[in-house]
Amino acid sequence: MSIAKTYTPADVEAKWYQRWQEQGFFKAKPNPRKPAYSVVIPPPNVTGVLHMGHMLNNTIQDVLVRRARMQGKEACWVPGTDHASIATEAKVVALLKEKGIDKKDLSREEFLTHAWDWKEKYGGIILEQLKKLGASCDWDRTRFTMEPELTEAVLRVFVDLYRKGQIYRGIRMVNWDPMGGTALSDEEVIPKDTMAKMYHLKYEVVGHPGQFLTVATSRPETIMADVAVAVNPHDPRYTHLHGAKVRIPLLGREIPVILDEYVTIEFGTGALKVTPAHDLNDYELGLKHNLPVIDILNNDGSLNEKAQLYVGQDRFAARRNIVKDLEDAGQLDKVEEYASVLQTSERTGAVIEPRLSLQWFCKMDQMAKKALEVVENDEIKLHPPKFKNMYRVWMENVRDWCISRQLWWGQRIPAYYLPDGTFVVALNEEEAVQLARVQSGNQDLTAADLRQDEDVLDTWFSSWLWPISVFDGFKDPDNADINYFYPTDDLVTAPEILFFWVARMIMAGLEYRKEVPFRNVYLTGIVRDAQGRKMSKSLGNSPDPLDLIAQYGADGVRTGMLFSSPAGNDLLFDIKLVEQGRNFTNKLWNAFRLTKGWEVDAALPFVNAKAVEWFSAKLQTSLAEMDEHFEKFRMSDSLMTVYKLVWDDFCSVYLEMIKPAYLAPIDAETLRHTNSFLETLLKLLHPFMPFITEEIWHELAERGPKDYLCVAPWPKQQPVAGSPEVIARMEKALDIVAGIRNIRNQKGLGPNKPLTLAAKTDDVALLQSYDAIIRKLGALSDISFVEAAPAAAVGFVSGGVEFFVPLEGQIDLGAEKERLAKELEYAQGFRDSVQKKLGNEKFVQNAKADLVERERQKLADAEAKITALEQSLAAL
RNA sequence: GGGAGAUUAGCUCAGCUGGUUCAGAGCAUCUGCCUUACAAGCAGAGGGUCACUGGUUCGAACCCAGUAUCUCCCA
Repeated sequence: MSIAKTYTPADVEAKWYQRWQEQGFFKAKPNPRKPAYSVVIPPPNVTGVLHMGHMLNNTIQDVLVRRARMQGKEACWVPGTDHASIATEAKVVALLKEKGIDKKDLSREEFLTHAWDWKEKYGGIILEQLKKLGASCDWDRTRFTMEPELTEAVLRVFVDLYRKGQIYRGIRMVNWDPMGGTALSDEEVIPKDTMAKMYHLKYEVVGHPGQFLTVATSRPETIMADVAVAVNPHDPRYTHLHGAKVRIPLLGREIPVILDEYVTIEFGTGALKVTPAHDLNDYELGLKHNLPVIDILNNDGSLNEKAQLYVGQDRFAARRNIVKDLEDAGQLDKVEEYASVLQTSERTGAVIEPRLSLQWFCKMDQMAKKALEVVENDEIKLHPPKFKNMYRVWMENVRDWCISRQLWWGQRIPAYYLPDGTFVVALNEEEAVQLARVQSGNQDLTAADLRQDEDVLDTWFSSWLWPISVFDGFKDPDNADINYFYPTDDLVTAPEILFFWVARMIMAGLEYRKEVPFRNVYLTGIVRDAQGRKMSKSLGNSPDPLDLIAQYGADGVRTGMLFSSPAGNDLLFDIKLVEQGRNFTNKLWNAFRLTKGWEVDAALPFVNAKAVEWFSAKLQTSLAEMDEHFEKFRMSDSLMTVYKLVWDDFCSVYLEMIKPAYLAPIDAETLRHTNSFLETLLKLLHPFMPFITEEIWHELAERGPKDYLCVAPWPKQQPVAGSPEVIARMEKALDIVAGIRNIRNQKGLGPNKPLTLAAKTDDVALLQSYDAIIRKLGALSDISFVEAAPAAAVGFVSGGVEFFVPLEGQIDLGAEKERLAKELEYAQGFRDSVQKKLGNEKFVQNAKADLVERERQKLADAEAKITALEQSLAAL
């Protein structure tokens, strides 16, 4: 035998991946004879490298896609990358900085040239890495959210929504990232719990020198932008100040004291400074009370000349300075610590500045309503369903979507400003000129007179179109691909982008295809380390997926990831899981090694009918179970089912039952069945571990040029009448075997020391039909039937029958008695509880008839067992 | 502050409309084995007042109420 003792994935994986690609198995095209199955990848950042989250996410997608392909569907998995405007731009800026180039010194065009260079050079590495994992994407369909076609789709949608009145320009309070120099959507803001300082500042009451109103604030540097101080009208401490004015410390500007129930009496001093330009709540308060807005901040977070003081200083420097100056002026009453939530930028980590600015917005209310409906009525199913609640709450409270970003890397907003300050929205410059001429009435306007908006669109404004745009559904709305593959079937993604992305894809789908973009959304958890910490570069607790694959094999890593990841639950990643996966591949490899080594002797009779009959039944049961788990998107349960089928039922039981003695041949019939079983198992395993299964598939038999496991048909359920009985009977036989093995263990007998078994039973038939199996697995030389317990024997009870293993000179009478007594006590307790249940009239009346019947049967069994035990005990 | 979900073996989780042998799996643990497919293995074993307190019911891990703890979402 020349087959290696351990499975070595490295040799095998590259080979099969290449062959699959050569054969074009991953390619999909509309095929009216087959049902379509499609999945679009959540496009990873073009700058990204594979991390554990991708591993989980893409393994799940590949399992779904491979199974669908085997089920005979036209399986299409569209790969691609996202231009990720902020993340990529930040990366490019940092890179240029390393080279000593400052973004400020570059023109937009120059910067974009650098960015594209960088993208061409390093972008899309992640897709190559996915191939190592075995991802069966249709690589010919690889898309990029900023490629010309997809950009065109984005512009078309922008123009269309603008013309429908769904997009508008407006001044709004936005989340400003001073480091990135851009506005962020609410979803890009990460709240962080921190300890902050609350400063109590004394505002002098106008006309009452020496009388102060103390205001608590965490942002003293914004007092120059104050336009009022608000108190609660019911606050008795301040009734004397109703209608009064106070003076801003240091600055001396007078501002009114206003009354509003919004102010919490208990919080701080009960007096709130109102700074509409720099706080969302203050802004709304300002609108309500018709207050002016004074914006004292620059884009980079420094103070502007409107502040009058500290001009040019960064907000945090200004804070330090003003605190000192206030203290010197005697207007700082006290400083206290309090726990607050700091809003930070997801991309740059900078502290967010609530800021008023002119931005583009997309109206959400109508689209959100429709998008909620299709999830409420299960047209789109979320897995697990608990996310439905979250989704509803979000969709009912959604605010308009700020879609402009002050960046260069991205799709530039197609708005063109005329010299008179008005603007037109158009697909391209040419169209813009025409529109501008009409709008201005000036036929001489040229492109040179127009100035395009400097901002780009939010990345999600391109990825929300992904399920449509990857099939060119905007350019050519009636093309064969989109008609066939849209709506897609399943979307696998992380819950944290349920709103950013999933909800918006649903909106776009309904708006532009009048149809949902997918049927099922499978939400994966977050991959954490064994201690439950999020994996991060700074903690250094994230293994490199490619190292893992190199060390344990892609199949091992894939199964390892799936062993403990129910939908929506976080995955506590432990290297032990991957080891378990690797061990499983090795187990399968060795099962194959064993069967491959057998020689056939055609003259031998078929002696393993019982084993074959049992494993066939077992296979059917497990297949049904797997299919059911798959329907419910319970991938790990499905894997566990086949894991146990292979390891426990096939290897530990079936192969042991049929295994010929060393170097002895096997009969042809048994081998035929065994190979057929193995083939079926390979099919069931293939979606989870594609490489090793394909390898064994080809080792097992000569295969035709197109005969690959990758495209082999998924087994069909073929229930056989009587299977449950077959399985139940074998379980009884195996329980007897376990009893014998237990005695071997207890008595320290080797696994092969021949023993005999005596059974005290009337039902000789069952035992006789499994005689050969029990003998073999129990390593028995004989099975006999007795009326009473043999003199020197250890006993055990299985299925209500007493068995004895005669063991001369090794019997501890006391221990045996104790064991029997214990068993008896247990049986009596059980009988009593059943009797009690049956003695309850109401139970007998109310419970279903078959249930009562079962209870009666239990009682009878228990009584028989008690009698047997009592006799044995007496005999000792 | 508002809302949602959770709490079952050492760990990660199953447990469908309350009722098959006083609760299941995988991993981990313990004991014994290098038994010519596999020590990345084999055989066997132990381990749980189903968070707590009440209630409904003939019967509750499951339904209801309250309490505690945790997680997430929103403010």
